[in-house]
Amino acid sequence: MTLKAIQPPAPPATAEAVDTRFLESLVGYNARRTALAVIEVFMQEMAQYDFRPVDFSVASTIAHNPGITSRQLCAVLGVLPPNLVGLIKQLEQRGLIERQPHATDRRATGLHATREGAALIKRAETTAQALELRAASRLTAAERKTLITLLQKVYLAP
Amino acid sequence: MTLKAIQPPAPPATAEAVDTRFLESLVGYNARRTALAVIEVFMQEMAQYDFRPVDFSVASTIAHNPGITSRQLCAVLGVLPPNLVGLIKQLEQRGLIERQPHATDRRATGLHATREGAALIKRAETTAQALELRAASRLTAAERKTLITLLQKVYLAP
DNA sequence: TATTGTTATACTCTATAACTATA
DNA sequence: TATAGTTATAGAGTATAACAATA
Repeated sequence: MTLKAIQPPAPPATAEAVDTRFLESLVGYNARRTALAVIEVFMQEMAQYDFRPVDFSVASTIAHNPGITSRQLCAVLGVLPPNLVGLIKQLEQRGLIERQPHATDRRATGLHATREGAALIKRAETTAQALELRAASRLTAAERKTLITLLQKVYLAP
Repeated sequence: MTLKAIQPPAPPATAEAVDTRFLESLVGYNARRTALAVIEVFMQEMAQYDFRPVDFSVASTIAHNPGITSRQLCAVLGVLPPNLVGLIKQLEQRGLIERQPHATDRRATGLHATREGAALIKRAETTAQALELRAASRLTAAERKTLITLLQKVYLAP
């Protein structure tokens, strides 16, 4: 069977007039576009701390949860264990975090922010919050709150 | 200078009680988590059509914009030209789209869905819409509309 | 000179298998 | 037997450089 195109004399889509209404009706498409847009700004700002998004989320979570294990970090951040090893190693080499023997489980290691790490993470978090307001500058504070609530309704477990 | 951890006798964070409140206050973090959650379901459902998310968005956009060029697709979907080549090639080999000489620019190629392609894409779109309602099942119709509006406010250019 | 489509290639991110030491 | 952490490696996704044909 030959596969003929439907519209031989098709209306040429000009660069400005591409119809993307269908994709824009999907939550997933819009969430992805938003994430990419926000994360792009985030990456630029976090570069001053030598943090990529994943480094920041790991470091921040350690700072807020002293003694957390690698396994817990993996579970909560959705990172696979082999991919976390290098991240932890780098943060440790930079002197931002420290490993300490786990209290009850000698297989595990408790992760802690150093004094210097905690200070840097605190500054990065302040930058992230300022940046957040800029990235979502087209939203009112109430809209921003609504947006986050709705997003969490979608991805948080039933 | 030695870098000492802040809390030697730190409260051990248990798996269930990891504090992620800071990350959850950021739009980017929540948008990313949502996108990943929705796209995971999307991938599973689209596998029956042999579509990954990017294949679906390319095919659907071609179907809705007969005669669109590769360059236009790249611009609107955020795909780099070298990475689009293989996608187009596969869709063409599957008989879902067809290349036709561009009306006015002999460098360019107009992309068109074939009759078979249009039918498959139509079915995939119907599946996507059904899936959409399931993925965002914790949202009312009004909330879903609000969510999409707010997301677009964030990522659409000023 | 600039743009479309293309090839080749590098880099990053993510995923899988398997090992060790402890539980 | 199962789990925490690790190594090595494979695969997918994304990025840059450079080219021929055409504008």
